[in-house]
Amino acid sequence: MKYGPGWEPRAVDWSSTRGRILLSASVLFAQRGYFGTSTRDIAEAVAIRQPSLFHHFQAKHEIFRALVELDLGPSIDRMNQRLAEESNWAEKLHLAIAWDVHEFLVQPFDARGLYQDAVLGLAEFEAEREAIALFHRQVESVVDGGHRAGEFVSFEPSFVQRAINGVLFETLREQGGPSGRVRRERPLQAADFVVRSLLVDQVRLADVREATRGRLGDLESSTLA
Amino acid sequence: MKYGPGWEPRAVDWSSTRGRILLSASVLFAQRGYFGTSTRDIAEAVAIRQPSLFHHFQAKHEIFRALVELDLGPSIDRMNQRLAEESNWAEKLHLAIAWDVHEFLVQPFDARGLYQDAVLGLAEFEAEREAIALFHRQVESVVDGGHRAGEFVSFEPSFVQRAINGVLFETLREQGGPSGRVRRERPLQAADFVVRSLLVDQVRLADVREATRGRLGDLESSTLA
DNA sequence: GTCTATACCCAGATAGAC
DNA sequence: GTCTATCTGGGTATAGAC
Repeated sequence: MKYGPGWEPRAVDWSSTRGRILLSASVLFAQRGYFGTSTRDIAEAVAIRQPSLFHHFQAKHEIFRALVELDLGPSIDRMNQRLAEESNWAEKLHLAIAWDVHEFLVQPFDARGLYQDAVLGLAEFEAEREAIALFHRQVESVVDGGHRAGEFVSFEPSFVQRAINGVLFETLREQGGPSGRVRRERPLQAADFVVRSLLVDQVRLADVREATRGRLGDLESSTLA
Repeated sequence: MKYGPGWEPRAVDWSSTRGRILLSASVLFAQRGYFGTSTRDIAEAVAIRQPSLFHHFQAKHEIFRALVELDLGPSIDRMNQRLAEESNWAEKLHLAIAWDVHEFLVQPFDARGLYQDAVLGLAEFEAEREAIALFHRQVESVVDGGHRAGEFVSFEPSFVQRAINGVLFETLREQGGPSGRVRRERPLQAADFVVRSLLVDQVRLADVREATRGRLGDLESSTLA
């Protein structure tokens, strides 16, 4: 099964024609939407002729599918790591949110056009809908775990999962895309906003934030090394 | 200026052809998106021929525009009332969120397809983009007011406005449309989630919620009368 | 792997009869 | 106010040469 434990999309050479198609398409999907972007638009952005696209992807929807995999796969994988590692629930949730926002800010493509109900509702995207549902269940299980452990107040988990989704999406939507001005505080702010609302004892937020800051800091230094 | 103080869209007779076009279009826009919905689809849903649509609306985008007005106009108007009336900032924000969610749940059309960047980015929707920006400024001013008054913690107001937007959208997106099963708790839950995150003194949340519950309760009884 | 040429379909909108 | 007929443009995708 796709998007199973340990699964990762294969690496992309962003300078290859295939990689440049994915990059350009992601930007256009984010600006004008999937339906608002024609294969001619994508081809023009890559400076090839429109039929040449079909040498690299069997159909327009395969481009979209590849982008969803690249964005969602690692996110699901990270959440599996959060669920498996030893930490309290507030730390798991805080780090998961902050890391997702962080990853979005540093990845080369623009994921803002990928999660539209009207697009994902198409028959050919059933696998992607299921993957999204899986991610939602992961989030819900963290919220539920935190509640059972007495760390979180008793909001309805399915509602909280929605709210987290909303905060995540809007935080991402704000960005001008990967080329835009990066707001380095956003990962922690988004995580703070959600976790502060959930925590029974809000004094804990400062410690939880420091734990996340440490983990994300390690990440940045290892990437630079 | 459109969407100014006291402005309201004119009432719609939902049984007229024009009203039925708006209703059907809203449902289709929500399911398949603006670009994924053809004028033929809308006409079929209303059981008229496609060219007949153009007797009621000059163009496809005028249908969309009318729906945005119907959804956004009253929302902006309510926020002006919140800003003008005497109450503390937490009550203003809590009531505004709860009322918006409530209104969405009871209005006859489906507003979920209306706030898509790819659609609103079209040249013909400049007025709608400005109205949305106005609404965002209203929300931000409440957040900022609450912070200056010492009611809210010091999150960056522009970020909080985004987060609120996200929670609102996702709460609405969850619903199966006006025909779907209504979740009566959602208005208070959405408002609670946001205000709990912002409040310096979270003990106040219970009182704030009761104030909102009273105001929304009055609303329902007056509608039924 | 990229090209030209083109098939085929469906979109939004208009003309003009009834 | 609704209809039939039709215009015009643009969409995805394929065939086959280079």
